[in-house]
Amino acid sequence: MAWTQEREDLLRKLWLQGLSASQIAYVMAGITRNAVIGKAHRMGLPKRSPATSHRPKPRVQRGQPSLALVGARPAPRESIIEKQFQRSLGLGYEAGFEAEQGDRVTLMTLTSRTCKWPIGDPADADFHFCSHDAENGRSYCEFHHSLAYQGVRRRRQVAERRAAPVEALPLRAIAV
DNA sequence: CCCTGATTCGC
DNA sequence: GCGAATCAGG
Repeated sequence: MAWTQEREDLLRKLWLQGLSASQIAYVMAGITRNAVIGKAHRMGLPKRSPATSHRPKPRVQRGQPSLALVGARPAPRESIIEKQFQRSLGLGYEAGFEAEQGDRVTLMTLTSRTCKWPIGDPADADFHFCSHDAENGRSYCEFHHSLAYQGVRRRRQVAERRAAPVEALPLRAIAV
């Protein structure tokens, strides 16, 4: 994928915002972490090697979806809770779990109707289960993003959670 | 092992 | 210029 002016600008912006290379690679879809790092260096973006290990993980306020990246409004709280509740009962779970890479929302494809939950600490995104409704094109969820971002280990955790009895689900699953 | 960024070097 | 492979480190 070619480095267009737009993508260079986005890379610069995200890099300066402090997103990690892998997070940037994920958001920008179609490039690897190495590509991000290599390009960042060639662009002369500030190094972060000494500070990297000390930089705190970007935190997301629980129940405050978002918006640092795009300046949009949060999804309606009620609908999120309802989705989570449905999931806690095992309803509609499969659709979210089976989300594929091709469904990924990126900064380039965000619209006023897509969920804006950002990439962040997985612990915070953990129970953000607003679901994808392909039929009316509404609401996506970082749940998909974090699944792909965290990889196999995370998939395993989710699978285990799915197998857990309803009464064993953590309270915060429906408390946001 | 998980992750991070830095560097090298064949393409 | 690009980025996979590799390195060094928390």
